[in-house]
Amino acid sequence: MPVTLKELAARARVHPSTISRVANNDPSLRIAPATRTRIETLLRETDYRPNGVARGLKLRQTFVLAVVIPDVTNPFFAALFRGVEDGASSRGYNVLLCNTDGSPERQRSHLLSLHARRVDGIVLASSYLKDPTVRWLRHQAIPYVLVNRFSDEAQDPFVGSDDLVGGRMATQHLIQLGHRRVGHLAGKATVSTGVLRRRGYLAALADHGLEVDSHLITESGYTEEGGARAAERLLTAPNRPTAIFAVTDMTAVGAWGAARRMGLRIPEDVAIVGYNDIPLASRLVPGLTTVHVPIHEFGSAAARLLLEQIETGDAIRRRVIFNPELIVRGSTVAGTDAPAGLRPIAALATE
Amino acid sequence: MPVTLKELAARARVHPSTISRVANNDPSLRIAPATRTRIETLLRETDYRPNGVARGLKLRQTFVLAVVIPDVTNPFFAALFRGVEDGASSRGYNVLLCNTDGSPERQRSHLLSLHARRVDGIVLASSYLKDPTVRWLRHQAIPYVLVNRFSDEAQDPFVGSDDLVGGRMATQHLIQLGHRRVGHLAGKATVSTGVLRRRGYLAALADHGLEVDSHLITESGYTEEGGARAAERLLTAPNRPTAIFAVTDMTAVGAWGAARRMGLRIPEDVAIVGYNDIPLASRLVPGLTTVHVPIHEFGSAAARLLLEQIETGDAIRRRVIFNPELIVRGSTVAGTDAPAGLRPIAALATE
DNA sequence: TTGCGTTGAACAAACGATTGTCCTATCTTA
DNA sequence: TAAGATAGGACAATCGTTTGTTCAACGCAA
Repeated sequence: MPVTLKELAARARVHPSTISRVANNDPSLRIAPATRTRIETLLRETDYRPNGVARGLKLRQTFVLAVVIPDVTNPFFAALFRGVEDGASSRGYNVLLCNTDGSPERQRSHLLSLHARRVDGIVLASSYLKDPTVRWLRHQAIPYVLVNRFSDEAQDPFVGSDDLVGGRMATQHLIQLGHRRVGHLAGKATVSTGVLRRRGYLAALADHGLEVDSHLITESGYTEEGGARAAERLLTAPNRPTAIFAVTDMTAVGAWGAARRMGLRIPEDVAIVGYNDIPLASRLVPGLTTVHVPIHEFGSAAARLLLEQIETGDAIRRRVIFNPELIVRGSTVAGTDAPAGLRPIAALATE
Repeated sequence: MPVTLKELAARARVHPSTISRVANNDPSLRIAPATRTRIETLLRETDYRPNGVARGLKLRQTFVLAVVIPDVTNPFFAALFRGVEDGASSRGYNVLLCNTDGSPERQRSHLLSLHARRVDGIVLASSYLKDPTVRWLRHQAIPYVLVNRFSDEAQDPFVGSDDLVGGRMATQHLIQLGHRRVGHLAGKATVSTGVLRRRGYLAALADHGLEVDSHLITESGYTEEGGARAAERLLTAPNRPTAIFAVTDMTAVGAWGAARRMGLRIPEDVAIVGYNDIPLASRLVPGLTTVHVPIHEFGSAAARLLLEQIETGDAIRRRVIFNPELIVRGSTVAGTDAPAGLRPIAALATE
């Protein structure tokens, strides 16, 4: 068992509170230099560290944050988590990671658990539109930030990108390349990113006077497999699209695989655009054209927003919106991939 | 502020301990049925949940585990984490995630912090050989499990695979394909996986009466970039290898990229074998031949070992060793990749 | 009516730390 | 020398639960 204040007090023949004050360098403490050094050496010898649980109870602060995401196995969320941890660990916080696998039920039970644990703040990246769990969260006295997806327009502290602009940008790129039949692998109608990116897609069509063909839009969900199936539906249809805008990179990767399996050349037979710019996007051959968003910054910005709320003690409704940016690669324009010698290498991947 | 026992006690006109006993369904409690239902409805109405921090202090158990890894952005560790969480969350545990970026200093400070927080157990997947932090850990009264890498032979609870056998298997495969000059991108001499896989490589050479050429072995570390640089060194040398065994898949991916940039065909000009079988390995074209280990099971087995120690209350020195398995793909044998229509699709990747 | 067994809860002591307040020597100053 | 100031810590309450022990009131039998 680790040493406690009481034990140290007994050994130093002083009151526990004195030890605590020395350990915490309490400026209000007046103490004889001799006593101080005696206590300090004792602290050092025993390698004393205050019990974080007791400390958390007394201070009403646990120095623990939590990140709730669908699945850390998805590179997008892994990078997001790193952003949060990098922003928080230097300030003495540890971070819990909760995977929901997209289940509202699991999300709910995780949040209840985190609340009971009195974590100091929650980063929620798995929320749905009009999410009841988010509503519940608003009434709890616990700082939180929604990331990437929001639940109700402009209600909650939020970090993300402008998905409408991004979706428009991606679609416009395809249209400007001459494509007239542009398909869309749509996200769910219950998720903000799905709705907005689809709206961006429609806006781009309208911008260029193209008619909406509902057969060109199909829901793919957010999984690679969903993307593959949806792409197969689109590409085997009578009047198939010559280009596809997928709601996320993972979905695009699914489409990418489906196209290859069907013997279609990318980008000659079908062009593909994704969203998020995960590392995998640049590793495919041809590279995946995609809408870049600063994933790591999503996380660190969320951490900042959380810490600000924790430190000031009141809820901040600020929204941080990053501008999405189109990255053109070989999946839409042949020969665009960086020349061999200069091909960027994803950095820092240990073991 | 969430409701406390004391407040509920005031409202129900009973003692806090009575509320606690009702909430916890204490069998030793004798109580009038009327009082019980009165309290139960109160609990339901207020949605009472005991303060986890106070509970942790009293029970000396926090129901928090921690996973310490180099970098969750690496698919290997992301999958490992999922294994741990899947094994632990159903039992009421939450899991902290700590990234060390391979820095012993960060690892040490994370462990000190986790110890102060009184987490119930630690999964450590970033340890070094003769790691001082692991030595420290042995003297603390906190359950821990080393995963994938060990620190000192057979000293600690451990989950991993037989890296010597795996390394031998990978190298033997190349030799049996007819390669006589087989290079090795070696891990660090300070990490067990690095040492053992290299030893496996040497053993396979010896098995087949091949001489060791020290120019064919070069340290790559565990990053993709390290793998690329190391592969370039090997492949530009006068008497270059016709095959390469890389210590991990990420390293192999680096080599894979380097070979492509140099205009070498895989596997005709250079064959490549990796280790771990991360999802990316099967997504490359050609697919990466690799040594499969059950990453997710590493995590869930580690969680089981931890929970067992926590529940029984004493340290278990058990070691769980999985058998590695060779997965042959196109990076060593042309045409081995699954036929188009049957190509497996990595499942479940949300957003 | 006295005594005893039950019932139904109340009491109180932890778990370790933090922090505002109080107390007792020792010193200073008039 | 008496009074006030100051230095150096001790005291004690508190954070919210859990749990072994105690206790009052009631019912029942002798």
